[in-house]
Amino acid sequence: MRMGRGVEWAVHALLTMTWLGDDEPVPTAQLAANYELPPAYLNKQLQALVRAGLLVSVPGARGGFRMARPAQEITLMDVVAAIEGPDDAFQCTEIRRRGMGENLPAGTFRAPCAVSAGMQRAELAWRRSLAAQTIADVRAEADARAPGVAPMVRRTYGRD
Amino acid sequence: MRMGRGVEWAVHALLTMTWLGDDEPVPTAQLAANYELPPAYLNKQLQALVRAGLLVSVPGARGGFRMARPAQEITLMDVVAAIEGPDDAFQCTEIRRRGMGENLPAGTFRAPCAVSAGMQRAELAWRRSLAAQTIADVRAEADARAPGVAPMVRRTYGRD
DNA sequence: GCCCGGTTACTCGGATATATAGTGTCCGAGTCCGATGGG
DNA sequence: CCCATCGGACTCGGACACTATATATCCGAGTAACCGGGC
Repeated sequence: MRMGRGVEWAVHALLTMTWLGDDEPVPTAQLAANYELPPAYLNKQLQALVRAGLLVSVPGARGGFRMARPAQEITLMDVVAAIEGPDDAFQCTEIRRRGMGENLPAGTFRAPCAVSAGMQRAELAWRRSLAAQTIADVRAEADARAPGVAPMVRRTYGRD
Repeated sequence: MRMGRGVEWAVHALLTMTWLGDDEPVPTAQLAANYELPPAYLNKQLQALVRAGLLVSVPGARGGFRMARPAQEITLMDVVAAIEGPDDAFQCTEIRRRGMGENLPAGTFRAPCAVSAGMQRAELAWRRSLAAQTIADVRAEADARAPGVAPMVRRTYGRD
């Protein structure tokens, strides 16, 4: 039950774009260099964000990635779903109906498995919490905790 | 972000023990046969439950596994933690402080990373939901959805 | 000075290897049950 | 008939392969910027 690192990278990439403020595209190479990450692999993760409609890719020289919509309209749930895929973590294989033969009347297991239901309730709580937090919220919290990052980022990326 | 199947197997195994009612140990082979699961691998998962203190193993002939405490004192959180381990799904690698040099004043990143905080909030909601559901709850829900399973299980396991 | 075409360098994008964790299997150590022989 | 002893079979337990996923890399296609020449 370990989440891929791509999620962390993706959120930080989105945060950086928010700090930059403008709509000029950011190349993967620059993000990877500043965060000390493997460039090609980071590129792969950002491609996933493009497929999910969170980023727009700009090809050619001075190209890169740009946010597809404002930060307050992108939730952590969107990012996780884009990177990790839409499947639930817990997957019910209906093992409950195996083994005990045909002795129970037909339709006994029509209702969903109680185990699966319990797990899905927990995952729903997780998803709700993720969906309630936007990138803008995360940025606000980060700014409150570590002030003065935004101008530094703009300088690091040569925007001023 | 896929959860191992061992969790599903473990919960169903605990459910079966609850249905059996008595404290006689259940051998892995019987559980595996009835659920059509690989016996040795199921045994491995049950061993994890023993290490976590949820089950007690009884060696020797007529041995097997027995619940270490009543079903209402075992939560889904306990089972997940026993199988999947105690680590958080999202692991912060503190990539925020890399790359932007030593230009920021020391102590800027003393507070925890905002990205990590957001993810942890979501995971906490997940854990709370899992901890709020006991095996007894799951059994009650399963009984309500598919009545008449308990006696059938007792018969299948030769307890009557 | 302005416009146009060719060249160049830079970017994304997907196909291809490697590392790691999950899945599955095997064999040995220990324990209890039952049969067996004696009292 | 009752009890001690021996043998056997069954169980868990951890060490050993195999497979799927995540991680990392490489190279090609495409595009925009830049430079040079012509008008």
